[in-house]
Amino acid sequence: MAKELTPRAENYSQWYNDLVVKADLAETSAVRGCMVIKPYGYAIWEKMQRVLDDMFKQTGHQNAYFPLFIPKSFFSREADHVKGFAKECAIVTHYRLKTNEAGNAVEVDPEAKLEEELIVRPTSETIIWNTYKNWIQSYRDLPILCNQWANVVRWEMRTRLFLRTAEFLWQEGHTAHETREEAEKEARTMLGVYADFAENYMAVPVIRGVKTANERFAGALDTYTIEALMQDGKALQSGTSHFLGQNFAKAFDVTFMGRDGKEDYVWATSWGVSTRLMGALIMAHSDDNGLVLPPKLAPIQVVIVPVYKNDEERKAVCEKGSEIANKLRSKGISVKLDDNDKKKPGWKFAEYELKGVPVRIAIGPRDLASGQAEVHRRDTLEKMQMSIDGIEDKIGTLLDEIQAGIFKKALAYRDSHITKVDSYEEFKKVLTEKGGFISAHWDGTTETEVKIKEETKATIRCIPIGNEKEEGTCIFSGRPSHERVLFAISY
RNA sequence: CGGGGUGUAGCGCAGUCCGGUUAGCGCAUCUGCUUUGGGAGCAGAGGGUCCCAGGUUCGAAUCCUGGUACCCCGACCA
Repeated sequence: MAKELTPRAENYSQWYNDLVVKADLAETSAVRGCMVIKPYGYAIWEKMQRVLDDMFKQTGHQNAYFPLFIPKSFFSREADHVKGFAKECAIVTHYRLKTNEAGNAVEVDPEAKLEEELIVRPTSETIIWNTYKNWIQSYRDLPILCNQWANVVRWEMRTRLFLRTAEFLWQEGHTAHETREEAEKEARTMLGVYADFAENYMAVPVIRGVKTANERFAGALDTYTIEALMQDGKALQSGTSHFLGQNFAKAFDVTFMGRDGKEDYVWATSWGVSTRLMGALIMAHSDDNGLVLPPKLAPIQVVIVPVYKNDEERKAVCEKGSEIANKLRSKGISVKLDDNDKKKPGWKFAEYELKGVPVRIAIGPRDLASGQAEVHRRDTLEKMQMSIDGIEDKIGTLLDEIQAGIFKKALAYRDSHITKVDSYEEFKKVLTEKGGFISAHWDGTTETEVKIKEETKATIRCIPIGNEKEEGTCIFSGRPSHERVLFAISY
């Protein structure tokens, strides 16, 4: 595996790719731009799903499912929405194949052309709002708070495992509200849920903010975002929550009879996180030895590696290992006892480090004699002796410490990579030499934003929520500005 | 769609410039013995339409023409 995980290393993307493949998370598939998520990677995604789903339920949401195909005509109802997605859609035009005349291949049956093409959903606003129209008549039908777990397709030019694939898994929440205030509150609440999840489960610190008009979701009035920083100094948009105003209600004619007896359009939000979070998880914490997983999301939290010289020792050590495993399981810790005789301990040590297992317990004849075990933590690579008696409580505490530790480490890195600059020269210098977020004054125009992007590839990641007001001048145009915004090169 | 690169054993590669016996190396696999507290050692074995098609040649992995697949860097984007 490629060594040297140095921030902003030239080969960082290669390194990332190798890591994803070697840690057995995913691989590219035969289908252009698509990804196979392997069992180990999927186990992590499942854990994420379970936690998020629970959070959604606790905030009053229900799961539902809407069709994969969207009639082309639905898609074009909201003008900005079409513009945003038109360039990356997969389109179904036929519904049947036939064998060719030679009988050695199949071809599309020209007779089976669809009257109206179907778009493979790149996101489901349109089909959902078409459905909501039938669900909503009066204020008594509101709010509707639905989420769906689904796959979507966006025909990207260049793809990258987890970070950008042609098809990806995600959840998308779509809510309908009586008032503007309620919808705006919903959008912010869900941003809070995402931030909570990123920080407290993934151990990835994020900045909550609002997107500029230029970076907004196609069809939204406001897009809220959580932005994370990867170890190579690039930002990753990790989750978004959109206040859609009445745009989709108007496009799909979704009105309701209000408390005041007047008819009005429904207010909407949508919000989503995807398998891209896997990319964030991998890039935020990994080191030269491989993955580092936060205990709360690790499929295996503790691995027990027996060490022995002969069958007799093997039996005794494995028995002890199994006893420890059961103690840990009684505390709700997920444990794997690796008694595979075909691999040597050293091999296993390296293997589980590569896979990011937070805690490893090595147990051999020495430990049986002393009543101790060697405990190794993945995040700091420290080894310690721990008495087997009561080990389940100490490991439980250790897992909490690791969870907190990797967050703290990522936070320290992130905080040391937010740089305030006051000139365009300084801006460019920090961007190329240090990376990370750059806090700078901006005149608020799309024109300036686009020019900066063209010249430096940096984009405005967000205007942080609760941003301090500060008078200054735009680093690019010199015009007055009332607050700083965060720029970065992003994935 | 532009610019670059690579297709040789299950995987990773050398060999290609400058054509020449039987195409080689590492990892993995199999067998045996010794090993087992940081990716074991020794000995032996198996495994190849050298991406495809055509051409040049006494002779092609190597040269020429065309095709094809994948990777990287851009444009597009969660």
